[in-house]
Amino acid sequence: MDTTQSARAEPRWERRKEDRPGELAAAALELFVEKGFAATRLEDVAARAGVSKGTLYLYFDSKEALLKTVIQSAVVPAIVQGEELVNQFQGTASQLVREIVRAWWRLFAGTKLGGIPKLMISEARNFPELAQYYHDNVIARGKRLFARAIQGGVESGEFRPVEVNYAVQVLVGPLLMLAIWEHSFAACAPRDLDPERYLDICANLFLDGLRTGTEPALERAP
Amino acid sequence: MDTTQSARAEPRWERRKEDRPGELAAAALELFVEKGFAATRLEDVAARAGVSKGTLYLYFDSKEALLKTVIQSAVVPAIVQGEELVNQFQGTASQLVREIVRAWWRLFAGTKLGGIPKLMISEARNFPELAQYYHDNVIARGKRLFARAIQGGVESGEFRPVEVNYAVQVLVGPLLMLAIWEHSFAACAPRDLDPERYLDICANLFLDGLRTGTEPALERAP
Amino acid sequence: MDTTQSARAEPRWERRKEDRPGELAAAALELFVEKGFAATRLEDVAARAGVSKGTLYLYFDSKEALLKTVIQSAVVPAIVQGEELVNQFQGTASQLVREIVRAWWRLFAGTKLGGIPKLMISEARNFPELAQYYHDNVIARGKRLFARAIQGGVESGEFRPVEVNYAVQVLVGPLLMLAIWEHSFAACAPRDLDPERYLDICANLFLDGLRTGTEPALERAP
Amino acid sequence: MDTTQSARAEPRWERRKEDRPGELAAAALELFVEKGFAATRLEDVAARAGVSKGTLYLYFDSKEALLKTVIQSAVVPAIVQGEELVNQFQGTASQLVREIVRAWWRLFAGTKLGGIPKLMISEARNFPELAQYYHDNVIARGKRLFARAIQGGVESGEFRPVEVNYAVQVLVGPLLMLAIWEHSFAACAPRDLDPERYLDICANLFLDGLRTGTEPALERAP
DNA sequence: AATGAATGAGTATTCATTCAT
DNA sequence: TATGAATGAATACTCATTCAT
Repeated sequence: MDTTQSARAEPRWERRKEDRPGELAAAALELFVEKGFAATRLEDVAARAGVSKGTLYLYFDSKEALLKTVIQSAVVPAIVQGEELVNQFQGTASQLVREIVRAWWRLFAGTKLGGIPKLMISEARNFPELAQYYHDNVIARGKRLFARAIQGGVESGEFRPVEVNYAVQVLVGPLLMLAIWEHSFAACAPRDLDPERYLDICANLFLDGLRTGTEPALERAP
Repeated sequence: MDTTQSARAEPRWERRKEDRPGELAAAALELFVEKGFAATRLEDVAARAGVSKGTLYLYFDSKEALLKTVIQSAVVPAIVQGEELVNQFQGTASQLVREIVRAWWRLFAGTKLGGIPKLMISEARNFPELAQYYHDNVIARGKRLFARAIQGGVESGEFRPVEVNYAVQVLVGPLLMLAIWEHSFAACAPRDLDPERYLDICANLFLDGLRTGTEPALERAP
Repeated sequence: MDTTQSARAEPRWERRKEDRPGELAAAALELFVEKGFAATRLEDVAARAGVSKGTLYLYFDSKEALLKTVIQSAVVPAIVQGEELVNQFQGTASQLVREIVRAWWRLFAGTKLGGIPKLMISEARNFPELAQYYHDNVIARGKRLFARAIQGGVESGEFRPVEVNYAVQVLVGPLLMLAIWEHSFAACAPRDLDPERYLDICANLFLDGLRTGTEPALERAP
Repeated sequence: MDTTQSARAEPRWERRKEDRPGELAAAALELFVEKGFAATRLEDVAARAGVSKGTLYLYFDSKEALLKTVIQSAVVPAIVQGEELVNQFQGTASQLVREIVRAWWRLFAGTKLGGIPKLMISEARNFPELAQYYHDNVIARGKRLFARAIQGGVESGEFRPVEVNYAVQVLVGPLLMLAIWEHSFAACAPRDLDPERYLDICANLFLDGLRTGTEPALERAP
């Protein structure tokens, strides 16, 4: 009988309702990154997720709650993966630094989460609580990964002694700027750098600067 | 006699045709940096400049025009100063790199213009024309300054051969992140770095990485 | 019991997707006619239609779009009816002229559309496109109806030869002034004319002036 | 000495300051007619009169006072002239009717006052007091002129008996519509009538309809 | 659960009016 | 007198949020 058939007209692999919150969060992230929080209309978020405006409110209490959820749920799994990777790593400090850089791209900046740094930078002062959360759970933990690697290298004699906090920042800056660029000026300026190559060069130059057997450049002349 | 004084009770307003635009632009810049363009209320801009809402429209056609003016008028003078400094510089490539880094802070990032990178990053995709302008007149020109210094060092044998575009980016990334940080997370995270010291370290590590007489680190092992 | 009643306290609003546009357009027409376009507040339009300000924007893009819709949707049906009436008419030219005059009142000027001439006259120069539309689709077509009737009378010998364009204008002028008066000075001046009677007299005097068997009055004496 | 000359550099026929109110009123009239009261900006009025915004307030208390002055000062002189003309007239009733029609054009509708009917129609309901004034001092008096002429013709046997109030309206309607048209649709529709010729035809058709020796057309057939 | 019509507080913008110069 | 900078109330329009369906 075709009764059956018409009842089953919809394909088996239809979007499951359980994914709604995830789909909404994904749409919201995209738009928040692109336009910023204030300039994003919830109607557009809903439309991009293929639902109606009201449906958003079945899953999120408010626009601000949506932002918080988007950030909090997206970001911790990535950092956890990074931490596991470092914990399990066997190898030299240089290798570890390279590994973290690559993982940062593979697991975070090169994925759909890549816009989060731009988003958080833009909105940090408007949502101090969220900024605090992000700082404590992402930034601080992320820096700690790099710091451990560098510290290890210094202790093993692979790197010359450096102030680790500063060094981390010097390494992380170019990485973050890559992620930020992709979600800001990339649209209007033809990219002249290849990301993977750029990441290698970041790591190389940085490691060259740290290598033992070289004397540090003379600091500021009087 | 205070008759005179009370007769001269302070006027309801003053005519300040000359100063108003600058005051308004300064107030707007602060708030745009702090809250972002969309989340900034013109009424707040006016209030911070000590005038009424309507006064804004005597000097700027619209909120968007205000943004454009703020960016365009603030930023070119700084870059021009930077270019002059480089043109007149006498010294080694390393010294020049250090000089540009310091000037970047002194003339730009360390002043009230320091929030502009954050602002432009946040709004680039919402105002592509302005982003293009900023890219062509600030970013590209700024990078060119660094590129000339590095290229000079390579040619004189002071630095080992590098891909200049990439190297510039590696140097500039940590600088920009400093400026961005000041206007985003600095409020919620106790700063653990001293800017001047940080800038020196950036330059040093970078220059150490470029020095001749060292072999570059092995690129990614298989 | 009133439990039921209080449980069913009237809802904060009703969904009336079908009817809203018409109700809003009707309210807008009334107010545009009464106060003119610029002096009409959309909030008042909404209030008169019993909805909130925002609801207007669910159905109309802007105040100007509302005006256009109001005019365009109201006016063409009326003119079409008039055209059908003329096409189907059987009788003398005089009878047809009388019939058109009466229909003009019955279908247009005597209804809620009666304020449109005043409104269009007031706003024609502010909305040239709309004025063009109105001219082409209402004024020109309306005049053509009268022109055909008069031309027919001339050709059949019922009327003496006249310049039809001028004659139409002479007939139409007093009619329009009636409609305009009702929506301008009527409020402040006690009406001393009965509309139906006035229309008859318009037609009679006009037809008397056109009758054959009389010589035209001498044109301007030197 | 050329001191004298340069002191007297300005031409003798320079605009006299005593005319300021008149110049402002003239500019206001033009703009009120063109755009309507609400849509006219006082800044534009001032600009058209060649003065600054503030100067307006030296001569008029408010925008509304400007409107009142414009109407009241412009219109009474014209009607007075019309009344004198009628009082002094020697001739037949038909001649008088023609004379009034021509005078109406010459002294009023064909001058810069020609836009006043449109303006008053548009604003009558927004300014009931002014409308009352206009009605009593212009409309009523103007109609009385025509009424006296027609009444005279009836009494002398030159016209057949008619209801004078209605007849006046029938004559005046086409005239007013001419004036109104010039300030509304004329811009968007190529004029197909010559004003002077049109006025003659108005008078002729009207007088033909009133002539004695003809029987009135049968009123509405059953 | 889902929808989208309806709401109303909020914001950019305009402009009549005031007043320091 | 004359100016035009400054004001602030008014209004078109937007959009997060609610709720009848």
